Amino acid sequence: MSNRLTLTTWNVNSVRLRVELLKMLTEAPLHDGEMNRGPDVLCLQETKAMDDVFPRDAVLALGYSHLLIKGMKGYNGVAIASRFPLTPIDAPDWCAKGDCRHLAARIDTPGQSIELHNFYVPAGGPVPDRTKNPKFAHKLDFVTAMREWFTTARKQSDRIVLCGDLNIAPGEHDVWSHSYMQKIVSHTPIEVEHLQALQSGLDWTDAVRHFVPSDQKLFSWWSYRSQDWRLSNRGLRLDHVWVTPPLKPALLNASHLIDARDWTRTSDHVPVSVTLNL
DNA sequence: ATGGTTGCTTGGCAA
Repeated sequence: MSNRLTLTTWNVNSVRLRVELLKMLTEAPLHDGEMNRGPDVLCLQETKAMDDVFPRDAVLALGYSHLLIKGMKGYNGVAIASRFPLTPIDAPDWCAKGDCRHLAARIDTPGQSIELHNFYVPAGGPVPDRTKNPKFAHKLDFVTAMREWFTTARKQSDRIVLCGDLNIAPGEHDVWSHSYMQKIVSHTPIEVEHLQALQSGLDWTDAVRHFVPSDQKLFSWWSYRSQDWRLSNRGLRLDHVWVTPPLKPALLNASHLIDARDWTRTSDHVPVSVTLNL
């Protein structure tokens, strides 16, 4: 019991606007039928805050005494908040843009140490054609760079968690309509191929699909542009937690906190949590 | 086919 680690990834779409919701997240039951323990590690994306305006004190007050942040003005931005010690790990400047889309750290849990990578993959713009849309090219190149780095700088036998907003919904039931979404950025075949190449590189296990059958619809994002997100249910599973082979036997549970989509002034993404028995 | 909303900022992107 004492060696359980619960990790939550959440694209907050502005950390400064979600401080109260982070508190709600720490108090929410993350997995059905379990006592609430709250996340031990929080990986945030789209913090949209320079480091000097990041609400450090509020996050520390929630019990996360170890905090790594990497922000820029207006866009992007990632953070890792932890109850266990974090040691920053050097990583590439993906696509040489210096754009605050990735943080990596070693987490020293009471059980053992693991390596954590928190990513915010580019959304890719509206047109799924790399010759017409530089943002789409950037997205594909970013995922390719991830695959190349992990397959050269790391091994399948390393104990690694990769999580974040990968902005790709790979499976047929990771989207509300597989046929409609074929030509829509986030579910086009070339994006899915790129993500699958990344996933097969270190033989990553999708920790959520490890527990939820792949023929069951599961989403982590619903657009703000709908009257009733639950009724229309045009969702996508863009947020992921993956683990390398040594951590696969440690997988204990995984859940999406769908209720968070109804919280007052919430993000368009919901928190995704995975518990490991280390 | 288009528009729908939100956030960072106050005009127009980005998602």
